[in-house]
Amino acid sequence: MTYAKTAAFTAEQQQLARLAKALAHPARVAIIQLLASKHTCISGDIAAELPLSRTTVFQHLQELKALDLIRGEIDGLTVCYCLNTELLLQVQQQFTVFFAAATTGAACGPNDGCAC
Amino acid sequence: MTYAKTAAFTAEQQQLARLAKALAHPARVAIIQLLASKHTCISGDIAAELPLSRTTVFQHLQELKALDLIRGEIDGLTVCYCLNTELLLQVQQQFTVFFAAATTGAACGPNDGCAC
DNA sequence: ATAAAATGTCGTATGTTTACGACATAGTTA
DNA sequence: TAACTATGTCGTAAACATACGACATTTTAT
Repeated sequence: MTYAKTAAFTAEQQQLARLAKALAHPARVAIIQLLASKHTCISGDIAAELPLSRTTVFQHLQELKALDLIRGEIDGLTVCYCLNTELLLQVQQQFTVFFAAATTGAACGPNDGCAC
Repeated sequence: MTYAKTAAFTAEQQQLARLAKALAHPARVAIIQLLASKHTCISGDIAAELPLSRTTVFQHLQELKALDLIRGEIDGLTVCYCLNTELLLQVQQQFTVFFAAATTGAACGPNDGCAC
């Protein structure tokens, strides 16, 4: 029982953490950028453009896929991985809301009896 | 050598991943929200409001502090943890840029020879 | 049918994160 | 000074993430 006491946090906190985790590795950031830069993508090509083995890239792709951030449609012998743009917009919205709340109202000043 | 082949990615990808990682645990999201909701905060109080031990909360605080997202000023016997609002605004900006790039230009259509 | 190519799965080694109790340190007050 | 309180540090166990080679599967072409 020494891990993931996530149950005690709010659903929003858990979801934001989950989404942030998806972006918490440079390879996954790179994959999303790569998919955004092209209109169509193949798994093999992705591995070719990253400094990682095909297996590892596949693993990262699966993680993004598990959150539905990307989708892979089988097209004969190859697979077309695409961004889920609608979901990405929703995720962007969630981050926006979080940062908006985090950056307003904070700034503890000298009249708070606080040193910073 | 079986970890963190980060060196091969761009500085932007690495930094975004690093920042995303900071938000990749509900406890850290909760800490930031808590600090934003109050104007002044004490480490002990934070642990009291989270379903985690004081040690574990302290560990999460250290992680946020390592990225300078929060700051802790010693004030006598207690410590005042505060958000680094300026940095948070910069981080927000980085996420905004990333999502803007990710959500535009993608959407591989039927004329791309792609099934999705 | 068979070979080649593309993608997916498994096993596994190693590094990292999370969580917490126990102890150490420092500042406050009686 | 001595007890008390608030933080910080250490060690450690267990879960999770990362990376990759080797093998399996599936699809296309010959």
